[in-house]
Amino acid sequence: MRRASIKDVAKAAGVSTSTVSYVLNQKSSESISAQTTQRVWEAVRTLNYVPNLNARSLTSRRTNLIGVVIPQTEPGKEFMFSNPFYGELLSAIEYTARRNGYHLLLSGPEPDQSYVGIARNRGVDGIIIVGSYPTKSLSELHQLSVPVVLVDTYVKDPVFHTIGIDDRLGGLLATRHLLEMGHRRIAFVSGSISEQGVTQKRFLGYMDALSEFSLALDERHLYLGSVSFEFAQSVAQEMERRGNRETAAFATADIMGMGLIKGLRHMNRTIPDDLSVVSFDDVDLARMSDPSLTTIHQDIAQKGISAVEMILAAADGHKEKQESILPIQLMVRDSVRRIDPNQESGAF
Amino acid sequence: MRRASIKDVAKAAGVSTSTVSYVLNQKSSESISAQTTQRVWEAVRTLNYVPNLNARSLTSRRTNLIGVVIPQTEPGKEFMFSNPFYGELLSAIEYTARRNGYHLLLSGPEPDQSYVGIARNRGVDGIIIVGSYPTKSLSELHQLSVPVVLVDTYVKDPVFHTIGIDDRLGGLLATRHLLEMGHRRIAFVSGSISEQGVTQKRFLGYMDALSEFSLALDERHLYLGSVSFEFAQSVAQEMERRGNRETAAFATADIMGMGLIKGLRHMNRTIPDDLSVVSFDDVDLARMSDPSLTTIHQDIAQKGISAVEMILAAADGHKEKQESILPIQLMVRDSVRRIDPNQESGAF
DNA sequence: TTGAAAGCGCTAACAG
DNA sequence: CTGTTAGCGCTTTCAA
Repeated sequence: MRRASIKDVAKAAGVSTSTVSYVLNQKSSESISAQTTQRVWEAVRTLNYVPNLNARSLTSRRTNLIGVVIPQTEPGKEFMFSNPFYGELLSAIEYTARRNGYHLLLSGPEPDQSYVGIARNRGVDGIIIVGSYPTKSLSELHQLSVPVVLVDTYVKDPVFHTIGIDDRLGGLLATRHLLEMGHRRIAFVSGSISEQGVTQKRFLGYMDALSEFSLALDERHLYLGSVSFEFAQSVAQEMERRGNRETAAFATADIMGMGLIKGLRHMNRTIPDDLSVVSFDDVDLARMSDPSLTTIHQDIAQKGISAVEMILAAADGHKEKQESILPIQLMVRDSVRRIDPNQESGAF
Repeated sequence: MRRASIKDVAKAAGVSTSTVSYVLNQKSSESISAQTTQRVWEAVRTLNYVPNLNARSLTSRRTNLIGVVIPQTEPGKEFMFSNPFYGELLSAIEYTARRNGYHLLLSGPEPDQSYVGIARNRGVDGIIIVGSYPTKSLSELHQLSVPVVLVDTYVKDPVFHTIGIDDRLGGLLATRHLLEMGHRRIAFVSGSISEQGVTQKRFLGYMDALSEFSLALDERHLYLGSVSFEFAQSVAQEMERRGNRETAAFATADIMGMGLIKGLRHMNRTIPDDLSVVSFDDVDLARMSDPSLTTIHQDIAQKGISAVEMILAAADGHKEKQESILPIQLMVRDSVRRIDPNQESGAF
């Protein structure tokens, strides 16, 4: 038995399809008699009718679909996210979208980094892009005449809406905290520093803090790789190999902080006694970790909520570029200890 | 400037729309001259044409859309998943779907637990449902004539495809390991035991293991709440309160194992010295945890891959019910220690 | 207050 | 080998 269509409803109610359409969409411009309305709803009920949104979008030119692009955490990895940050963010996006009558079309980036095809194929009403991508693939998005919200990237663009945090400030807060706690040799552990990504800003913040304490950047303290637990774990050995005797580390993601701690533990180091660690994000994990992580807290859920709201606003005709910088704060937990700045000892 | 439609392409190429359609869909039944084909592709390129999948689905009756329903981890929680298990699973689903030309329509369950509306609205080609839901809302899915894959649930149904693991065996392996390591008073820490959920099976496995060692179930060792880090953390105190002097615990999810460990640490207990812990899932976190978790490994990515493959097979006309039970194994890591079964001491 | 009719972008007989 | 035509399910002028 085929799905009931609007025609079936019209027939059952003894009216025309347009009348059914009016009733369904509560068009105030057309006024339908209470009686007719009644009969239509009855038919809808008995036929168990559900409108076909694809057909609707053909005429109405809106799909009530929001495209979401989540990055692969690591270039080589097949799957999108091992970083729970994305799960938390996605949850918030999904929930907010659904509450507003939108559905989510989820996608990882195509191998060629182009999402434009999918978006055009499906005629999404808006796109939320998480993370940073090659400028080229972003510029393709201009072809689409749909609102685009960029989450956590620093591309300069006159039309894309953006939402993020002050990553540089975050880097500053994190590093300053370590400095205030007496640390002077501070490792910077992160994924690679890309032009428009958040890492670069966090790195600038790291340097800002050093400046505040009249310290020069020492490149030997930089440990750059990928944003993954595994890489961070390996950094522990690298720290020993280099012999820089760091007493603290700023890891630019909680999972990296955790990886680092795990790596150190394997070498029989204790946290925070042998090395203090500050990380970034404050995913649920940060609290779960042991010791719980001192980290830069950002409101991940709010990021998702705002992203959706920006799409909605734009869809409602709000044409100006929207920008939002969410607040962050240092969460002091258990992974940092105070030391005497003059002491010469370090874990390595 | 409006998006180019098939008509524009036809005009530009000097052919009819059907010819364009044939070329686009590589219909082997219709043979188009090389020359025409050439001209069509040229027009497609210059006009930057992308077919409208919504319109296509109107006639072709397939949307190349797979609906995915991910549960809210906790009833009260607004957002879907704090358990990274879902992130890992979703990643695999998304990747596999995309490789096969399908896109994902993501949704949490509606407040009324009904997903049927969305699925019908959008005309998805298949649905993947993760976790267990009220039988009632599942039975509504029968109305849809699309393949449904149920992941991790034990509802008996003649048409829904299922994929899962032998949770009972998992419970057995976990608990047996603890018994073999000399433990006798073993806490069972889990979310509530629901009829068709995985927890119940894991619980049965727990009892199976006790039987193997001729031990009776002692209900005082049961700690039931929600599948969350927080609840598990609180169990630590509850264990002390009850004073059962357990020497080990079987937690039915890694995040619970981690929560429990964290809770115990807060009470200055050491893992595994004061309490041995075995958990379940082997999410990335399990390795990241410290001590790393001895846990029941399941291939989360494969679960997602298989789920999508089942949909594809069904869409290709494979009508029989498909069932898949993926292998599991005990991963021995660092959260369990061997004790003398006769010793009377315990953490509490 | 309602209906007829055209059309959204695409596919698929069928005819030539 | 290619075009005509009808129609998928819905919305929306326009006319009655």
